[in-house]
Amino acid sequence: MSLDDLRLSDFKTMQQSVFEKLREAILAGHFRPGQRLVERELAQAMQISRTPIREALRKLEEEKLVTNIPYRGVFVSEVTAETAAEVYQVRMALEGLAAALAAEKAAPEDLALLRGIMVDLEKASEKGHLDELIEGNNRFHATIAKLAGNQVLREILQTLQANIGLLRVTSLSVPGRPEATLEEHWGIYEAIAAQDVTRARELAAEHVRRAGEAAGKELTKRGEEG
Amino acid sequence: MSLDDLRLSDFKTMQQSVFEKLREAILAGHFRPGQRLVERELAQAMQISRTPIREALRKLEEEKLVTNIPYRGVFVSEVTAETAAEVYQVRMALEGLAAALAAEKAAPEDLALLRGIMVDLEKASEKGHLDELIEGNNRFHATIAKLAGNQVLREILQTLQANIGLLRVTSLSVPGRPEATLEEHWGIYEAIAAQDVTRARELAAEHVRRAGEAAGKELTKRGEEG
DNA sequence: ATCAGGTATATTGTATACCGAACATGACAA
DNA sequence: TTGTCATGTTCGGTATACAATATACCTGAT
Repeated sequence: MSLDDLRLSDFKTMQQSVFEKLREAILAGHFRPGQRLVERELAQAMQISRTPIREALRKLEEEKLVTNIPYRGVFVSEVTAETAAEVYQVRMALEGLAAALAAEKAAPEDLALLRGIMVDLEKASEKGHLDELIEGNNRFHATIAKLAGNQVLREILQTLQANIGLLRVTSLSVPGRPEATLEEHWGIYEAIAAQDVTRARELAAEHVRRAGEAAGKELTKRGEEG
Repeated sequence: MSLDDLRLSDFKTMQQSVFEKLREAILAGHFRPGQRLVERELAQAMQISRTPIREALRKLEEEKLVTNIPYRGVFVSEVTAETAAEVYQVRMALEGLAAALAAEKAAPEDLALLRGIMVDLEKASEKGHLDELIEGNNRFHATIAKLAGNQVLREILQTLQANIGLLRVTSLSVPGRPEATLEEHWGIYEAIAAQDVTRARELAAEHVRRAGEAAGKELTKRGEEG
């Protein structure tokens, strides 16, 4: 072990806390896409000055969770259907890569972890709890990304996930999609467990493709309604 | 022509200019990895206040071009060999995707553009100009990313390119690598021109894999020397 | 009623001054 | 070598002010 490994480095600055709080709030849907975020209001609400607020907003801007228009303000980003499609296209490649890498390194305890998530997902599916389904779904993918052991890949996937999260549209709302998702997840799990790299990649990519298709359907539907 | 087309919308705020200037300076190697960037010095050098400097630094931080350590300062990021390997792994998947998409949409004028870049590259190769080789190389990949027609993909590739650019190590320094690169590029070009999606993907991925291998070799070599 | 033009107001972008906290450094002692 | 202390530097954050810009409203002319 190298000495560099015990460096502790970071604790929390205001700016970091604000960044995380806002990020969380946006992703939780507490702020809606298109909504304006006024610096003074945020500052007053958090009982701090404008400076750390602005710095946090700049970081969110770089992450594309908000959009800044000079002298007008920052707004929660509005993701278009086109962008969503692009994100799914990229995710196909990257989730495929993640699953392939996970299959390569699959350790027994990792598999147990993944299996545990799947069990939870099945329960949620039986009960029909959409929130739990979404949560479990995210955990499944996040876990694979983690098992892949590639930090760069993991962070990119997180960012992409956050971006489509802005849509507040889930493919799981499409009839039959929760069941199909379960099945596809099991397939990916099996491939990883069998250390079948190629199949893991293919199944993961195909899974994302279908999810994207369903999300697209749901999107256009909401577009017609609302 | 619609009136909307002459909307100017964005002009430059200080913060944006600073962001771009710093980014450019870092990537050009004007600041070295590990070098500290002192807010006051930058502010004085640019004849502005600390405020826009700090905001620009936060954006660079989010892009991982600099690293901030609370109460110590921001430093130009130092990319490790491990991170570089991770980046190449992700790039394999994404350059593959980009080439595949480019192959799908290949229009005659796009092919002419790519071919033009290749011609320049051959000239640079004959003359042995390393700088031009690097420049042309980047242009080749950037063009394919553009032809892919996926903005999300394009931006991610740009960021990844910037990150390994921090290494200031080029695979093209490895003996025989410039020639091999030319050959691989031609292969990718031919596949795109033939609209052979699968082959374009495979060749592009393989090309990145080899470049990464070469870069890794060059990295460890420099590690032993310096 | 419509629209050009002006005006008032709000918000952002930037500058400045200031403070405490954390860190770096070097001297010094044990 | 280790620990302690004093000192200076820089950062993180606050407060305030002001310029630039956007927005909404109002007015009067047509």
